[in-house]
Amino acid sequence: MSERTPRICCLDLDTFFVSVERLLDPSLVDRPVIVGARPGQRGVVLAASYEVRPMGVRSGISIIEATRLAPDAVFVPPRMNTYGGYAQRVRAVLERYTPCVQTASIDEFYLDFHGCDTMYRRAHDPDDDAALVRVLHEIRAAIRAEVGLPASAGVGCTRPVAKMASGLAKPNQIAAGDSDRPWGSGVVLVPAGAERRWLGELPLRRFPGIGPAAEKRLVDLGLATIEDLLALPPGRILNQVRAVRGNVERAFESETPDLGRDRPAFQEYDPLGGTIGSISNESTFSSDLSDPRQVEQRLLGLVERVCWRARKRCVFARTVTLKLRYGDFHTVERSCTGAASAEDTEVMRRVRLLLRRAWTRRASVRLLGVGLSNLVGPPRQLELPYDECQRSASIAVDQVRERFGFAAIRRGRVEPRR
DNA sequence: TCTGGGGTCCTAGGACCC
DNA sequence: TCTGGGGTCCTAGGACCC
Repeated sequence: MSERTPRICCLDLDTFFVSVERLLDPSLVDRPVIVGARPGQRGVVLAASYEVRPMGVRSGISIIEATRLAPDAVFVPPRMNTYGGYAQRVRAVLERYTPCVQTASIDEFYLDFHGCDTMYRRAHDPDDDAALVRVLHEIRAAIRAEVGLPASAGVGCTRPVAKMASGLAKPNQIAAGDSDRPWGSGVVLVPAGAERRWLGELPLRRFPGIGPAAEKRLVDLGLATIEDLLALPPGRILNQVRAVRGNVERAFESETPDLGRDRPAFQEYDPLGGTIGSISNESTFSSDLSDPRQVEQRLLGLVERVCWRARKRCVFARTVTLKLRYGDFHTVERSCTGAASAEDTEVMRRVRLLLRRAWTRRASVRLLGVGLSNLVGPPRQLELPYDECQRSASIAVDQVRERFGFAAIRRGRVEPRR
């Protein structure tokens, strides 16, 4: 008998940025709210309240489009430095219910309830699945009461199923399938073995990992739903769909969820904040740049920022990447690998070399980005690739920023043109 | 005035070594 | 001189996620 039991939970916060803005400014409650760039600026919608969704406003569309679709909405600029604190408070609530909590993004957490059945079982619960659903409603209520935020939860045997279920648990779900399914109720648990029946009718795009490109390939083959993909006769399974079909099969039918793709992430989770793979900053300009001195100046600002972030986390980058997007959206990246560094002058030196390889077209620049990857711990004293003067200067700068913030002290700029 | 910013993961090809 | 294969590292680009 297999141990296939729905005990993986995906909990996410409903319209997270909008909900936090409403906590900070209660006059926004019940009004149509769009968090993102200001109208007229270059930028996109980061979060849209349920009031504007029926008008076609979704995260990702341009602000220009959003203003056209919902001219009466309140446009709120994002406060990115504020949201993280709320997510941490939510996490603290979750950790009271299971030690196995993974932060997947700023508004999304995975919880593992394997082994918790006896703890949560109550006399009046019909079965252990029902007990878990009850506990998740308690968790939502606790988050609402203590942090002030609405949340939804999905449960399944695997992470992709849990994620799809949490989407179906959200408010305003269009009723689909049997009426006895708990769509929109705040918590959806997909029973073991019911995956295909409950989720098969969903459009392909709802499966995590199927994005615009994969969707197009599948639609071109005449497929529309997840069931269509699973029902493909063996002879029709082409190479281009084999991988994604395998992902769906594993998510729906995996007999060994404990050894599946979803488990290692929990085990690897580091309570001290996890490992970081890369640090990057990029910026789209209000108008495209063509003056090389301006480009250099912007790059210096980005280098300062990423290096500061790296030093704060005590990591040093072996690989530096420059990203450049032209006005026509053509984008190139150039990278180089060498001795580990997080020193502004050294990283900027490499970025200048990369710029020569990247900026080859005689065209203006829409976006610049600087990334650090291949991160390692502090270099040994003998291996220091930069001179002591630069290093002590950085330490002094970082101390000032520790007290007064990043913008309190900046590097001298390329002399502005008269 | 269509198309942000922060990430992760995968692939494919070339260099280089054994 | 030719023929291989495996492994690792690096680079560039693409897909995807929120």
